[in-house]
Amino acid sequence: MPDDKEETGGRRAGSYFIRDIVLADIAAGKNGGAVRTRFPPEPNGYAHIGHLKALYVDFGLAEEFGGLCNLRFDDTNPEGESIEFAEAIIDDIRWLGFDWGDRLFYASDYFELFYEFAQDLIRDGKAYICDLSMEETRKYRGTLTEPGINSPWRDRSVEENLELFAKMRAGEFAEGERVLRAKINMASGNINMRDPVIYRIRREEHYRSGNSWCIYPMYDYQHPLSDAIEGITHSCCSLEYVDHNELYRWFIDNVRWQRASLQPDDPIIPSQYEFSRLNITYTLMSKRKLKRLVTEGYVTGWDDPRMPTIRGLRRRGYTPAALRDFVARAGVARGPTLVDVALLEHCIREELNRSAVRAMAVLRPLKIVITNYPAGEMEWVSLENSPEDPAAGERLVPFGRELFIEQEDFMEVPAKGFHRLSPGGEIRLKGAYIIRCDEVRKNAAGEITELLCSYDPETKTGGANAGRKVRGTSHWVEASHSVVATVRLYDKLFKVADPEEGADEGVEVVEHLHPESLITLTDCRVEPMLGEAQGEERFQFLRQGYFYVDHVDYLQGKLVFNRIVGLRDTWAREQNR
RNA sequence: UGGGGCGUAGCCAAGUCGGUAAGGCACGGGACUUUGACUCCCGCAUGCGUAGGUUCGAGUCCUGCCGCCCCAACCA
Repeated sequence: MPDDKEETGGRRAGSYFIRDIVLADIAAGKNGGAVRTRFPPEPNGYAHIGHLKALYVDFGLAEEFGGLCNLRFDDTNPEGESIEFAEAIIDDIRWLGFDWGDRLFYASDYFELFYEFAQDLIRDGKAYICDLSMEETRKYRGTLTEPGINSPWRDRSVEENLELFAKMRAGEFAEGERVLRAKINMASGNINMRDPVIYRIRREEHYRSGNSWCIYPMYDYQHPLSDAIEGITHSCCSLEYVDHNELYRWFIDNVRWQRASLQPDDPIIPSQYEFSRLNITYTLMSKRKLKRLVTEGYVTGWDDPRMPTIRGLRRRGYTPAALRDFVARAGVARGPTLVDVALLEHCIREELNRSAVRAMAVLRPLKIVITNYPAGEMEWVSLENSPEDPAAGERLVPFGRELFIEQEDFMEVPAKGFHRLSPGGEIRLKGAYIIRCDEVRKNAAGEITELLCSYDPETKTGGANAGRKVRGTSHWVEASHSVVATVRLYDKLFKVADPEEGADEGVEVVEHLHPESLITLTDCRVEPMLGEAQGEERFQFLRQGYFYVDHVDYLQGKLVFNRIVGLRDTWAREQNR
């Protein structure tokens, strides 16, 4: 058992109630002390950050306790499922770093078994073919406060049920004409127990089984049995399935699935545990609503760096480690959660502060001329690649007479508390010299075109007067060696913490879109080293934030830096107060 | 007029047999700083939805209220 978790108040960080249950089960020798979990996505869409919590729980428990976690596609409804989605999900989970070995399963591979189990249920008098229409079924089901009443078809003979079920499979009935139902209790307070449908007729091609089936098992029936077949000990899912737990147990207890178990003589008895889903401020989790953003062009695709999809986060520049760290820190519990997106941002900053190479990039260039620097001369100054990691070494950066600094690092009339350049004022250019602004040049429109400055040769970093203090330090890029680059500044996709706010009153999520969630700057000037950047590399642009070389654009021969997240900025925060 | 789940700081979240409220994020203050970053220090619930009760002692036990979420697909 790993012991690398931090001790906090006598408990390990990363501890949560399901983990405690697993711990207790192992101690009690339940299911032979085995830990087997499964991650069961339906291949009808892309994985998003909400799925990460289940991934963390399912794979995390298996990893921690020396167990196994299967990847199983819950593909028992042909509508909307596709191999493309399955492959995308596989790709995303793999990128996140989870490993299911050779245990990639599909519930659709168990169709024949499910069918046989259902025949057993019929023989045992625990399931029947019901001829009620969908509307009639709804009426018979009762309401939240009134019990349901038995279907008139509830007491068909075993023989008739078997025959009808065979005909259903053979395609002799139309969609909706008949269903197979479990015979449980129409008066149960739990509506899931009121003779739930377990097979329906669906004449749609399945992406894996093609047209070999026209009847498909329902989730409530299929899921516990898939778990049983695979010997899953702890079947974890989100809170909306709490009410299904009773049904889950019913199928485990009433279906004769043991013969299909991995260990028929000593079968593992699966149990379901529920935890609350992950919600994040300023983040939309609804698959349906995210789809609208894509199809109506509000974002560029499922991998738009503003999307909460795994591929979106990946293209934004998030790392698997930061994402996993985030879910672990957000915790696993049963209360409704709305985690502050600031926690996610903290996680990626923390990792990248440790690992990212620093670089200088001027996003909105303002030209300056060092009038007392000899024309035609150049020098190369040394800059550390990372103050957090001396082993990352240093690099040489060109310095000369003409440079670019950030427009916002100059104020003609400095605001109170402004630490950077203003007429007559001084700043240090990071790793180089202290300069003073002598003159502001403007065009006919009164716009600042360039600054004439002078430098103090004695103040070079490492030089005689390097210790001289000035109010501020700025990043800069030498003009003639600078590389023109495109930078995408991403911000929150929505301007309200809850994108679904007002949905009940008919407010559309698109009304909450943040108008400046993307600002593209095409005339940035970056230091030479960044011109050689490779796809998927991450850098800290000094004083700006963390940036990722967009791998999609890179493969198309374009160098684009996506801002993953800005640096903390207490100056900006004070300004906004 | 049912069943189920949940209420601990702005946001997550620990709280074992009742023993006197962990931690993280955010926020505020300070130190340091050739990144207004990072790091470090300090602060941040006499209070655990609420009202009672039991007890020497209650977030933990009991009772009554209040609030939020989920369930009436032949979706998962």
